[in-house]
Amino acid sequence: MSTDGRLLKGEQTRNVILCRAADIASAEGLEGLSIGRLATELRISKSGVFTHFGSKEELQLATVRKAAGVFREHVVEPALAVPAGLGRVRALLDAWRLYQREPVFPGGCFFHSTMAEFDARPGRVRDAIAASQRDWRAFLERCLREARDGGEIEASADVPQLAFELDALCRTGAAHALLHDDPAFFDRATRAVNARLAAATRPEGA
Amino acid sequence: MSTDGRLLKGEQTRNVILCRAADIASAEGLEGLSIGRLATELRISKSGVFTHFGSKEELQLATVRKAAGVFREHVVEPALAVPAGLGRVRALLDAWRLYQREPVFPGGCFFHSTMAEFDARPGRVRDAIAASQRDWRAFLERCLREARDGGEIEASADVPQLAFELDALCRTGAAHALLHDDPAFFDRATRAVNARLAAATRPEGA
DNA sequence: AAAATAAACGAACGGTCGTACTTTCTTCTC
DNA sequence: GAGAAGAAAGTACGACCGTTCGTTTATTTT
Repeated sequence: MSTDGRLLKGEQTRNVILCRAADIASAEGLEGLSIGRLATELRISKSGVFTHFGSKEELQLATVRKAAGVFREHVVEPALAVPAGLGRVRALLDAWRLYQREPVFPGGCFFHSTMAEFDARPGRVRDAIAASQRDWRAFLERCLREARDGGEIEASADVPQLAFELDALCRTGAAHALLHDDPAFFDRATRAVNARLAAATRPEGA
Repeated sequence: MSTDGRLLKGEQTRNVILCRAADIASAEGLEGLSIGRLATELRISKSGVFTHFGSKEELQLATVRKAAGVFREHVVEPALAVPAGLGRVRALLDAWRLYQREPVFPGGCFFHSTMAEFDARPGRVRDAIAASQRDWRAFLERCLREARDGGEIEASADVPQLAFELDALCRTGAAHALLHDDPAFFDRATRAVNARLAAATRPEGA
């Protein structure tokens, strides 16, 4: 790392590699990711790519971290720019759906793909993905709790349960939209989320 | 095919191969599936495996069909044994959750894994997976419609929307349970499903 | 039992994979 | 601008991939 803000050449290349890696992995999975392919597409030598990581697993882990950064940037930060409360919850879910639709990753949400891929494959990569997933739901729960503490969501609401449900609906909507190439599933998810939030703001919603 | 009901030797082996293939693919994906590995594990020669399918893509397609059969057997048929109506809906969802929990596939639901894998990968395999997915949701919708027509679910209920939501909740519950190795997610899904069904049986649930 | 057919084998192909080296070129520091 | 440090290239390796082919063994039919 240089003393000022600029990035060293190596850091730049590494970053370029990871951007592409995250793109590929979102569509073809972290196993479909290959060092040779990265090298070819980026016009770098295979060893040039390899040296940055030292092993494929390390490349996969770095890719997961990179993708988590992209996710944070596109979804979490926009929500943090909105005051805590129901508005922030809405902003968060809106940003998430935007991120799913827009080609920020060509293969849909990076984490949806890789989570299914490493579901049943113990190891450091799975642990990293699971941790990201926990962070994400923890943040969603935090936003919901803020809204509840501010009185915008019913006091008796089960926040973790609500977070689970909202997550499930949005996630599945995006996945179906991609698989069937039909954006109507995004609308289904939106409608379900709105209904769920509406119910949580009324006494008998839980 | 023999004239009577018995299976030819070749059909038997083919079936054995596909069983194992579906198991592997549920955990490692349809791309992670390899002919050499199948051969080693089943103590058959590589070419012996290959000849049954002629290409890897054909093997993947056959595996998808096999998995669809297993799914039908474990989830759809038990529900069909129950009289149409809300009871059948419940039976269907129960059978589904049982199928997800029990080691019918070692890597969780075959279709959840492969759907995420082929989301963004056009081709015959994706088409086959998408078709299975459509069949599944069509059946779920049929069961819900039966319940609605029988008056057990509110007449104004939006059946496709309800099917989407139930599917999303169960699917995601199983996925999270597997990823985090925490069966509590099954319970979250169950609770959400029950709440959703309860709401759909009361006038203001939609 | 003989003939016909199906199934499985074994070796080999060209490719790609991840990884390990050494060598060359850039970039930064003094 | 010289020297140190780092980044990238180049080459090679063994392993596995899907696929092809010719041969041999089982099974089925006549």
